Amino acid sequence: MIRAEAADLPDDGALKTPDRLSRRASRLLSQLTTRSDRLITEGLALADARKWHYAVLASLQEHGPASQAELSRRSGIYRSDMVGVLNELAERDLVERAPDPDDRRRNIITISARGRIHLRRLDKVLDDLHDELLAPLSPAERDQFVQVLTRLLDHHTGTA
Amino acid sequence: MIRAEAADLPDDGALKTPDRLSRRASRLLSQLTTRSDRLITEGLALADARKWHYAVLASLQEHGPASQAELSRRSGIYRSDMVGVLNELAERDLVERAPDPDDRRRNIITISARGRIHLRRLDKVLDDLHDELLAPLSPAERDQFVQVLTRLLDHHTGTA
DNA sequence: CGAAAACGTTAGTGCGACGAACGTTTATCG
DNA sequence: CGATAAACGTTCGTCGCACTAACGTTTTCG
Repeated sequence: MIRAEAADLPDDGALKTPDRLSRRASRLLSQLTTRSDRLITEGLALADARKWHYAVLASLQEHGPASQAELSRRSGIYRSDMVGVLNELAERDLVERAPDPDDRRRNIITISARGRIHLRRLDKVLDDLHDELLAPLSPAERDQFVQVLTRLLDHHTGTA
Repeated sequence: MIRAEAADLPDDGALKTPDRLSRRASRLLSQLTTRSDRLITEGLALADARKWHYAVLASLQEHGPASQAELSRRSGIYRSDMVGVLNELAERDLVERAPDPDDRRRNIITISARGRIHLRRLDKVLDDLHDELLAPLSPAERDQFVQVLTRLLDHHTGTA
């Protein structure tokens, strides 16, 4: 698809962002993700939480207790970073970290009662934040958007 | 040894990732952007380029020569980072950096003939990379996806 | 004229994704 | 059985990116 590329004519106007640039999905993705991440991070900070906290707590509630390594696989957080996350969660008594009697290499991480409560709160916070994030989209469009993202992500995680 | 890295990453789809987690648009966005960024970065590296190179070159070609500060505004790159980008581009003779005689604070950045050629190459590379990035989507879906991203991004840049 | 602003530049911060390596414990296999 | 490999939790370090602060120079403006 060859378009006529007008070389260098000084158009006028205010802020000129190149069209080719602003149409690139990769660029749109990273720009939007930057905003999204900031939105989420700041929103969660008001609830004394980070994105990772939610990921771990949600995983624990949905699939039950697990070792750190398994949590790492479930949530996509590197196990080197999982240590710190669990420290923070344990400090707040949101999870319990106990050695596995059947396999003394592992710790068994369990969500606590407080953790469950906290998770519910985070879920609400995230609902609101996503409402803001996806504000311009209708409910149907939001679903579709999520589905497209999922398809794309699946495609790139399955393929090495 | 061989699977040393595979041990760190979720490598199959049979893993239990919490549903609530994988439905969050913010999470999908950041995960997908991570993959996308890596794809683009590695692809461009094969052409001895970085994302920012493309942004600057495209801006120069579309809107003509500009000062570093204006390039910064056009492309969203911070002017502190623009310095290094232009150094790299100038090293490769893709742009020319000359002091502005009318305003001795500024440099006037101009794309060179080699820069134009390089830009065409990068455009092709990026086309291919986006083909891979958006592989699961039909042409119509790709357009729609880009449009949705644009709407979302506009919403979050216009609103302070 | 003097203060404020814009410019290019250097240095540095914070964070997230990721890798290397170590000691410990468990699994595997000849 | 014993040796070797693997998995686990942990610590430390790297790299890239978004972003801020500050400084010297030049231009603009009240």
